Amino acid sequence: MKLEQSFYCNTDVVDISKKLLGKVLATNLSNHLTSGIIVETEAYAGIFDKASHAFNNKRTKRTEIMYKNGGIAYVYLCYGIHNLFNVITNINDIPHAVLIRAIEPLEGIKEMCRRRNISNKYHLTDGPGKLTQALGIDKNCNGKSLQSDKIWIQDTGIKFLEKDILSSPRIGVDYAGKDAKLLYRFHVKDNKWVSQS
DNA sequence: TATAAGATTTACT
DNA sequence: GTAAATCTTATAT
Repeated sequence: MKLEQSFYCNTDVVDISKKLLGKVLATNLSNHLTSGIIVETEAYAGIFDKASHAFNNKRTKRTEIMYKNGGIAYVYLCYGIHNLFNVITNINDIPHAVLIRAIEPLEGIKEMCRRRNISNKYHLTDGPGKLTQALGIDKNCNGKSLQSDKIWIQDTGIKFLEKDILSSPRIGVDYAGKDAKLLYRFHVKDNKWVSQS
């Protein structure tokens, strides 16, 4: 069951970030189906969030994607090496996004290891740059609809208990001043696939 | 046109 | 624990 368009148009990006835990992110690229359970997310709350690319209503060629209607992928290159995958939420002109930071491998593990160039699945997808590499996500996916048959998110009925969902400050956004202290990171307690950093 | 910095990962000391 | 890798984007001259 793919998540419906209406799921992404929720106006509360923090709420969506929590609800995405336990959902399954899947890609079908270059004839290989790969997927994993989302276990770590971060919310980026638009123009009032200094850590967001869209802070202060900034519109550039890169951030234009974030202003579109919810339910599409926002992929961008970080540190010149890593593709980071975001889900755009909310309606037109409101640039909310959820960064997927970690997943637990589910299908296509062999292919994911090959893409990551490692032989065992240890640390296969426990970080935002790692999971995009494992799933084959690159900037070709930027702007793609999550209703497409190349990349999507589905509900397989997995539910984490409220008490097993922890919130904490976001990672790697120290430059954002007081906004760096917001509890906008959500992850599953005691799950070994949550990022280490 | 040029320069600086980054929502990270990996290898090395 | 520290540092290098590496390139796009944004902002400046």
